[in-house]
Amino acid sequence: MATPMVNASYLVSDVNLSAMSSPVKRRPTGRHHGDLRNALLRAALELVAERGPHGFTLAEASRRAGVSVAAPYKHFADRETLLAELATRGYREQRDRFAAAVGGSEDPAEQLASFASAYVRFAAEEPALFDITFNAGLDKSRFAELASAGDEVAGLLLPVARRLTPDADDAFDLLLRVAGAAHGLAVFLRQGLFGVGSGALADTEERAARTARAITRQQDA
Amino acid sequence: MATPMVNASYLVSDVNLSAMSSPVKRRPTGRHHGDLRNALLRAALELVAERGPHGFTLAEASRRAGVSVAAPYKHFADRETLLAELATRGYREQRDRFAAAVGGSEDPAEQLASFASAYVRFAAEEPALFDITFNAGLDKSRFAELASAGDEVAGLLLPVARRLTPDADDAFDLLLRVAGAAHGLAVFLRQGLFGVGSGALADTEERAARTARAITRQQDA
DNA sequence: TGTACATCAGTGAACGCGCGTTCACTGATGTAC
DNA sequence: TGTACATCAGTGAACGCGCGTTCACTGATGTAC
Repeated sequence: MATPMVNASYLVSDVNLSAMSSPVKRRPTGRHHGDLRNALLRAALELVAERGPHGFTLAEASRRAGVSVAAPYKHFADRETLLAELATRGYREQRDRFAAAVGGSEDPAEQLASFASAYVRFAAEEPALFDITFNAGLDKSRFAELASAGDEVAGLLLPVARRLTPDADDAFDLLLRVAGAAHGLAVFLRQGLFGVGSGALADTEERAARTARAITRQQDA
Repeated sequence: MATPMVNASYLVSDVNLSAMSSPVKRRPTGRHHGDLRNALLRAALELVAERGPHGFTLAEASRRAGVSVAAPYKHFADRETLLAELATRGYREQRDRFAAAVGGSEDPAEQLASFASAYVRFAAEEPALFDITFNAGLDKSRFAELASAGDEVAGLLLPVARRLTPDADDAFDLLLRVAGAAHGLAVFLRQGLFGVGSGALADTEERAARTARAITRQQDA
């Protein structure tokens, strides 16, 4: 099995997250390691990609980052907190991708089709973030930032659905049906049921978009 | 969270599985426990329902069955073998449910809609079996019976899809799109996104059936 | 019916393992003077 | 520029825990005679 590439722009800079704690001047580079915090996040992402959220351990992430098992506790309160930070970044990545997808059209039906396609692409290109946001079982009441990052994704998409169905409940239902269909197709793609490689990804994006159109068309009728 | 009921007809009798090893007369009841084998399977199912497939441990299942941690090894080669047996039963339960669903109509489009509905119902009523068949990550090459039980499910549904699209690849693709949509809706339902209770289940069954119809209708066009 | 024996389901203790987390520590670095 | 000091990121050892699995064992039961 090929290890997914982790280019991960959301790991290069964490300006948004640390803006409050270091107001103006950049933190000096760490004493020994340089950037252990991000190295741990990267290692965690790798681990989740290989073994799923439950297969992630602080011990193994520390090993991969080349530090002792106690080192992560200088940067994260505990194991869950590190996972929650990745999940938050996952939702933000979704928000950015879905915003771009929705921005490509004026027609709300096509916007939802693009969203469905982007959903599949996100799951395929960032399997670890996908798994963390959906299967990590994090307690959102413990991580306020995580909860609000998730809400932002819904907040971005609901207005699109409401242009097709003004009633808020109906719009939410429509959105969930489109997202649900995309979700299932994404999971099946990742299990290899649609084949492997970039052709399979493109085909499944198209499947998701077509299904989204079929759902919205049915909504009109 | 309410613990799902485990009425579990597939646990009451394992005639099919043990038919070969005990040809005619019933095995005498076990020495100490009576029916530890099934008690362990039931406890495992409970555990998976509460914690997911990765949260299942032989030690905890033993505790719940009231025996020592070594006892399960008289009935199962190892932890994975017990899980694989549950997964096999999960596929057989799916086969039975989907066969019944498909049997209710002559129209292939309606058969697929009924299948989609039954898929959602299965996920809601047997969450543990659903999780084991999809998320346990069992090695099918190690468990031949598991692999063939899974193949039986596909073998039941593919002919239905072929009545809509004779080409085998197209039919497989159509079936996966319907199943994928149902899968996503089922996952969302279980996460509580469609609300809770039997009303939410009935509504989501209807969502899945409608989406299936929308997909097959699009296929015709 | 009675007895000796074979069977084997379940026991209890033990093993090695990897985990999350804590703790006193150390030593490289930034800074105040 | 030089020096003394405070900071704090990372160390290494240790803890208690629960796990999967193994092992010699025991004692209730079924069966052969």
